[in-house]
This record gives sequence, structure tokens and C-alpha cells, in this order.
Amino acid sequence: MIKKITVDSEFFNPKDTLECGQIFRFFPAEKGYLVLSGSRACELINEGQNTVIVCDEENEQYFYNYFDLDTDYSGIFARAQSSKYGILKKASSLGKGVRILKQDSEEMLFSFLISQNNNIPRIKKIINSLCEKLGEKKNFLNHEYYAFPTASALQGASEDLLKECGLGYRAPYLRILSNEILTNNLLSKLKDLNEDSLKAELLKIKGIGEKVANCALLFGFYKTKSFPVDVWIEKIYREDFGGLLTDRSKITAFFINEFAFDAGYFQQYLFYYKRSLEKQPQN
DNA sequence: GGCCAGGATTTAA
DNA sequence: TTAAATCATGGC
Repeated sequence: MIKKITVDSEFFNPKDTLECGQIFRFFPAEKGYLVLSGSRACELINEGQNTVIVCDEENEQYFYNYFDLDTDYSGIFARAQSSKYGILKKASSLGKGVRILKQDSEEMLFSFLISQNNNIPRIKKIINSLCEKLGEKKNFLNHEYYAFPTASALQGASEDLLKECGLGYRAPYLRILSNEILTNNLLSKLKDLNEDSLKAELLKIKGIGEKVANCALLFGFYKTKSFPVDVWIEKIYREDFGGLLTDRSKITAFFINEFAFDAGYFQQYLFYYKRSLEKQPQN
């Protein structure tokens, strides 16, 4: 049985939400997009005033939560609009339809582990390649897709297979992380932690530093008091906030101090804005 | 052909 | 404690 969830599109635009850099597994479809999370799939379609989520009945609650439908984004948007920083007004106007997705924690850990020193098109390519080689084949409506690989599938993959996916020097990081997940039950340990101790635990994982930890906090564990700083954010910090700090962890601290629990949302507005102005046309 | 990408680890100073 | 060097890979 197929279900449809219909939501007002003012604060939920599929393009804004999917293309703001938080998710790597989505594909244009005949109408809207095919969106994948773990082993599940849905379609996300804009119909003027409405945004429609189409999914199997058994996944209805999952995607309701996934798209963060219980959070009212009008307040977040209003605070961005009334900010003393003009750039935040512009950025939030452009990205008014952005929502922070509640993605699968394990998938996000692996995904952002792959993201380091990498660009978004290639990150997508690597992850899709991993899914095709190691994920379970599934079907939804007329779509054929692959689930995100399980930790044991990733752990069991040969070095050669991982390199074929384009992982390069990151391949060992994935193996170490999947081993932690399987032997130490890492995910259930992480789920109960508050943001400070969670961040400390994330930083112990090989291949996860300050930036990736912040991404994992925000996109994998929904801690909105986090603020990933990459080259785009550093650029906007320098050019539009007049910032002078160069140490990225200090830049993170600056923004968290400014925006507190809005930091993660505002970061996405800013990242999406800056990148949409300057990104190369083929993406 | 050198530079860059949702950087982190290792090694040197 | 901070500063470089190094790590695959593909697009420009």
C-alpha cells in the first residue's frame, strides 16, 4: 500500500532540502526526486503550494520523522531574517525551503567519513558505487535501487573492492569504523549521549576530525548546536562576516556562540547560499 | 599539469 | 603546542 504525506511547501522545498549538501543519495525522477535512506525509499515531489512524500505505508512514520515534520521552521526562518547579519537574511530567503533531515546515523557516519578532502559530486559517486556493490537490491514503485551497505558488508569487503569504488586512502577508515560498530555496538552507545560527549566520542573514531564530527552531529544525530566549517563556510565567514579567525574550530565556536541551537540550521542556509552562487555548472 | 574538494593523521619543529 | 607533509581520486 502506497501512502502520501502532503505538507505546505513554504518551509519544505524538495530542491532546497536535497541540494543543500546534507544528503548524498537522491536522484531526479519523472516527477520530483527519488530519496534513499538506509534501505528505504520515497519520492519527494513539489506540487506548487504543497510538497508530497510518497512511500510505502510501513515507512510512513519513518519518513514523517526523516523530513522533520514535527519541527516548525517558521520560527527558525524568522530569526534568520531578523539577524544583524545581512548575509543571513539573503541566505535564508534563498534557502527558505531547507529542512535538516533526520538521516540514518550509521549511514551518515560512513558518508561523512568519505566526505573528507573530497567534493560533493565525487562523494555521491563513491557512495552510490558502494551501495551498488555491497547493498541489497530493492524496488520501490518503478524504481530499482540499492540499500546502503550494512556494517558487516562493509567490513567484509576486500580492499580492492573498496578501492574500485574510489575510496582511495579512506578505505581503511571504513573498515575500522564498521569493526567498531559490529564488535563494540558503537551506534547504540552514541545514541544516548548529549552533544558534548557525543562529539568527544566521534573524535575518537579514526578519520573523523573536527569538521566531520560536526557534520555527523548535525546530520546524523540532529544536534543543531553544531556548525561544520569547510572551505565554503570559511569563505563566507571571511567575505560576508568580516571574520579574521583562521582556525576552523575557533570559527565553529564563534558561530555556535552567535547562534546557539539555530547554528546548524543557519549553517545550512549559508552553505547552500554560498555554494549556489559559485558552484560549477555541471553539478 | 598543478590546484582543489563538506580534512585528518602523522611527523617535525 | 602549532606547522607542514602526506594521503587517492577526478574534474578543471
